[in-house]
Parts: sequence; structure tokens; C-alpha cells
Amino acid sequence: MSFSTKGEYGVRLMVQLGRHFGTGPASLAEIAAEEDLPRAYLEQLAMGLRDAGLVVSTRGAHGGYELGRPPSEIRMSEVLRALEGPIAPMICASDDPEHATLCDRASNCTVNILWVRVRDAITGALEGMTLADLVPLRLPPMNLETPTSKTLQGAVTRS
Amino acid sequence: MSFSTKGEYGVRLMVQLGRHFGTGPASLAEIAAEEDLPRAYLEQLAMGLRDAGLVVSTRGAHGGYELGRPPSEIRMSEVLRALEGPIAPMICASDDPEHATLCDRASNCTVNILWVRVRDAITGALEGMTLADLVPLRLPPMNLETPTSKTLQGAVTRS
DNA sequence: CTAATCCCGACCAGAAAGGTCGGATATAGC
DNA sequence: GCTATATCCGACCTTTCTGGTCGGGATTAG
Repeated sequence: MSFSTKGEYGVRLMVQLGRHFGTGPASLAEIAAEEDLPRAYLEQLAMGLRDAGLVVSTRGAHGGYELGRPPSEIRMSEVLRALEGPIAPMICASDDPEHATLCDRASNCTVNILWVRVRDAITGALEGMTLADLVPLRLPPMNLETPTSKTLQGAVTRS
Repeated sequence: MSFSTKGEYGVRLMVQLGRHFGTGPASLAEIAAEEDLPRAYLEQLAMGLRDAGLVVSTRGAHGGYELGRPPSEIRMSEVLRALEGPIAPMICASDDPEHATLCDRASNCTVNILWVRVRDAITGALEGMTLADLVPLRLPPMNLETPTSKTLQGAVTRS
């Protein structure tokens, strides 16, 4: 029982974008360095997030990705769905009606309610959290784009 | 995000054993036929359940498996753990302290609380259900081992 | 003795997952 | 326009996992 590392990496990517929120697009190269993740792989994840409308991309030099909405308005359920597809602990209990593969044995299948309850528990937990809950608080509101924050970035994050 | 079919098959196996509860051991051949699952594969799952003490095996002719306890005393969390291992939506959020692989980035890892909450939601749901909730109510006590069920067996099971 | 049954390790094939590569396209700054 | 920096995106590769089989051994009821 687990999420894929796609989910893990994707969430970490989103958290980083949350930290950069309001400061213009952040390039994947930047974030890959900060989180120590393979850049080429992040591309795949970012595209999924973009297609879901969670992030906005800017191409070309000085381009990158930024959140489409403030962190507090991005539910983690949306993020996980964009990354991993419908939330479904079992094929017969998907929260996406499209993919709701009714088990052939639907009639005498009493097991289904188990998976449905588990699914609802998961979506409930995910629905109750926003990206803002995961983004470490930004330092007290000084001028947001301080040069110091930039200088710091380079220094840290090298594992 | 999903359980493996190991979990699915295993739960179905347990439900069948629940139906047979109190009527002596049921052979895997029998159950494989009833649920239309590969017998050889069920063996693997049954052994895991046995090692966890959830079922008791009887070897030799007329042997088979039966529940170690009444269905109402078997929490689904136990069943799933026996089948799939510790409940951990992410490596850094296992409910088994042994396998709690602290992420190297533990200090600046704010994401962890997400997985922990999800995990707790799942275990909560699982803890709140017993096998009895999944076993279809038995018909009013007639003679339980009807001959018709036996005649059926022979016909099936050869893939 | 025989048939039924669990026990259990070895093995296997296909799918999925994680990840790489390279080139196309777009854009900011000179 | 040229160049450096980005996203974009399909093709590809490699390793792991998973669902599943096989075959033989140990046990036991009849």
C-alpha cells in the first residue's frame, strides 16, 4: 500500500514552487538542485501538473514554472490526482467515475465497501490539506524579494 | 495510489474463510473455485496469513484453512498488514517503526506530515472494520455442508 | 497404501516504474 | 539576428516488482 515516488517527487516539486510563490517563474534546473532530484524526470511531473492547471509554465530564457493559484487554494487531493491519477486503493473503488471498473462479481461482492471506506478516508485527509500547510513559513513579511534570500539559495541544499 | 491485488485476493480469501467459519477447515481448491482465483497463488497468501496467526492450517486429507478467531475479532488492518506488510503510503511514514526509513532530509522535510496524516486516515478506516463487516450474513442455520456444493467443485478449477 | 492437502523454494514472463536522451520550439537580452 | 536558457515531448532504456507456475516433499484420513 503506497503512493509512487512520482507522488513524492511531485509533492516536493510543488512545495518548492510554493516557496517561490510570487517571485516569478522558477526553472526546473533550480528546483532539481534544491531538492536533489533528476531534472529530466521533474519535467514529466511538471507537465502533468501543468495539464491539470496547477502550475503555469513560461517558456524560453528566464522561464520556468509557477503556481497557478496561491498555495492555500491548492488542495493536496488535486495535486496527488494530477500526479498519480484517480485515487483508488482498488480498481473497483476509484473516485473517478470514468475509471470505475465495476468488478464482474459486483453482485456478491461484499468486499467493495472496504475499499470505498479506505478511499474516502484518504481523500478526506488529502482534501483537508492545502499546499500552504506544507510550505515552510516564509520569514516575517520583510520585502519579499530580498537579495539575501537569493544568496542563501546557492549556499544551502547541496546534500 | 493503490493496494496490490495481493491485498484484494487475500481479503477475498479471508471473506470465504469467514463464510466457512465454524464448519472445519476449508481447502484452497474449494475456495479457489468459489472465488475463481488461481489456487497455487492463494497458497502464498494463505501462508502469510498463517504466519500472522490469522488463520490455522490443517495438513493432510480433509485439511485446509480456517480462521484463528471469529470474524468479528479480526480487524482488517491486521489482514492487510499480514498480506502487504506495514501500512505506509510513503517510505518515510510507515506504521512499522522497524521500517521507518527516516528520509535523509528529515530536518527540512515538511512533506512528511502529509503522508503521516494519510497513513493515519487509512489505518483508522481499516482499524474500524472487522472481517465480520464483510462476510455476508449466513442464512438461518440449515444444514451447512450441502452435497450440492461438493458436486460443483469437480467441474471447475482446471484453468 | 492412496488420495488429498498443506508446505515451500525455484523459477519465469510481462508490466510497470524510474529515469535518460536528444532534438524541437520559444523567448529574453544583447 | 544570435545566443543562452527554458520548456516541450516523444523515444528509449533498464531494473524491479508482481502475479503466477511448477514440482516435489511432508502429513494425515480413510
